[in-house]
Parts: sequence; C-alpha cells; structure tokens
Amino acid sequence: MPELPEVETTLKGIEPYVLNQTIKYCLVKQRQLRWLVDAHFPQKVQDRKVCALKRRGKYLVFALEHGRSFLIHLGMSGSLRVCEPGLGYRKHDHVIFTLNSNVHLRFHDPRRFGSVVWCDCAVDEHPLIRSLGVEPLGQEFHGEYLYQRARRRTTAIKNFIMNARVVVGVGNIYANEALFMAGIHPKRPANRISLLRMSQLANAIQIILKEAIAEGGTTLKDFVNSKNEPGYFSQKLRVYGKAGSSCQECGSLLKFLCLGQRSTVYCAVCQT
DNA sequence: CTGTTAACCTGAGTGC
DNA sequence: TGCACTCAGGTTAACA
Repeated sequence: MPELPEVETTLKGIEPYVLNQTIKYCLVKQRQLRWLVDAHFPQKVQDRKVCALKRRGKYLVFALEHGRSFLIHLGMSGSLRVCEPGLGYRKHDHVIFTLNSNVHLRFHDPRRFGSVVWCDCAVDEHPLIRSLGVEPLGQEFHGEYLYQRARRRTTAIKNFIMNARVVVGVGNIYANEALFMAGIHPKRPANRISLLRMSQLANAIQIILKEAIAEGGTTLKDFVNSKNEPGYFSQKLRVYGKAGSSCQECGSLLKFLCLGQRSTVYCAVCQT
C-alpha cells in the first residue's frame, strides 16, 4: 500500500499521538521482518522521548533524545495504528510501542516486507538512507536533475524514476500515473528523453504526489484509528489498474505490460 | 559501473 | 469446500 503519499499520510496521522511522548515499553512479537529486528531494540527505545517525526523517502524517522533514532518502513503491506492498549492484538501486529499517554502505536504487516530498524549513527549516514536520491517534492528535484542523471542510462524510464537512488518515493502506482500525465512511454530509454520532456515528467510526478497526499493516499485513508478505508486518490487514477478500459484523453484501449516485474499500464497513442 | 532477475512473505481473488 | 494458481502498494542481493 505505501508509496510516498501513504507514508506522508501515516506520518501526519500518528504525529499528534507520538510527538514528545516517551516510549514507556516496547514489545516485539515478530523479529523476522525485512531485516531482523535488533534483539535489544526494546531496551534501546525504552524510556526515550520522541523529539521529532520525519520522513525520508518511504522511511519514517523517529528521532529520539540524545541524538538517537530508529526507522520504520511499511514495505508492501505495513501500517501503523494508534489504539487503546486494551484492544486485542491482530494476527500481524509485530511491534507494539506503549507510550506515556498510555496509548499503543502498533506496527502491523502481513507480508513482513516492512522493517523496524535501530539507527546507531546519524540518520543520513545509515546504510539504508545514505544512498537515497533526492526528495521528489524538494528543491533539487526538477527536469534538469532527471535529465543529467539519465545520461548514458539505457534502462526504461519507468524503472529509472522508480529507482530510489535517483529519486525516492515514486512507487508503481504513481510512476504509471506520472508517465501518463507526461505523455511518455514507460519503456522509453531514460537517455532518449529531451530536457523539455524530463521537465514535464518532473512536474507530473510532483503534481501527482501532491494530489495524492491531499486526498490521503490511494489506500487506507485513515491510518490512525481504523478500518481499511480507501484513500480518495483511488478515484482519480487515470491508468493504474485500468488496462483494457479506454484512455480518458483519446479513447483508445489502455495497454498492459510487465516492466521490472511490476504491472504497467499506458496509452500507446498518448504516450510515446 | 549498469541492467536484469530472484528472493523475501501472506492474503485475496479466480477458476476448476 | 478445497485446491492450485495468480497477483499485490517495496527493496536488496546476486548475478551477467
């Protein structure tokens, strides 16, 4: 579920409950996530106050007192919920934080592609963070940046913009949507796109992501308390999951292909 | 260095 | 009901 807008929605949802709270207790029910959870993770976070909550790419960064921090990544199926301690655990509640305010923050992740990682160094130096590319909504992300990074890169543009070493946070749904908006064929080699079209692509990525954030993401509108209510952006999808139906611009049938093992939908007329 | 593929997991949905 | 199969929002390691 989580691409950048979903992670941002999660952050905003849990922030009021987590910020400036001390972690009273931490319970790890399942260590085997994407990375094995540090055996001493609970004692490392215990009695530490959460001073700041940030996002870097799709990682949530919990900054603690004394310059320490930990990371949570939601993977494909992860979510974070705030609830009363008395509420029964669900099957895939893997890590539970009891806060000073006596509420629970629970990390739930059926597929266990997510991660909960203690960070022993400065966050920016951490191996999972160090080599990440620019933030798509930041100042450094623009057509010129994409164009320069794409020199001598023959890989398909869709793979290129989904590469977190280039730009973070662009997952499969929004890559499909942005390429449609920019009128670029997903398989076009990255080094065969003009500066002008790269600028259109950078703009499209920013527009799509901002729109999705404003709508609370595509999935799970309310990450904090709830039920799996769809984010309203799902109603605005133009191509993702719509192979075989007609293009809203030209009416021809949207096509499907597999690119980098990910489903790809595009309009063969509008996208070249 | 670049590019591609397999792998990590569970659950929902489909067809027989 | 049950079984076999496909697919799903991510990322890295290991290869050529």
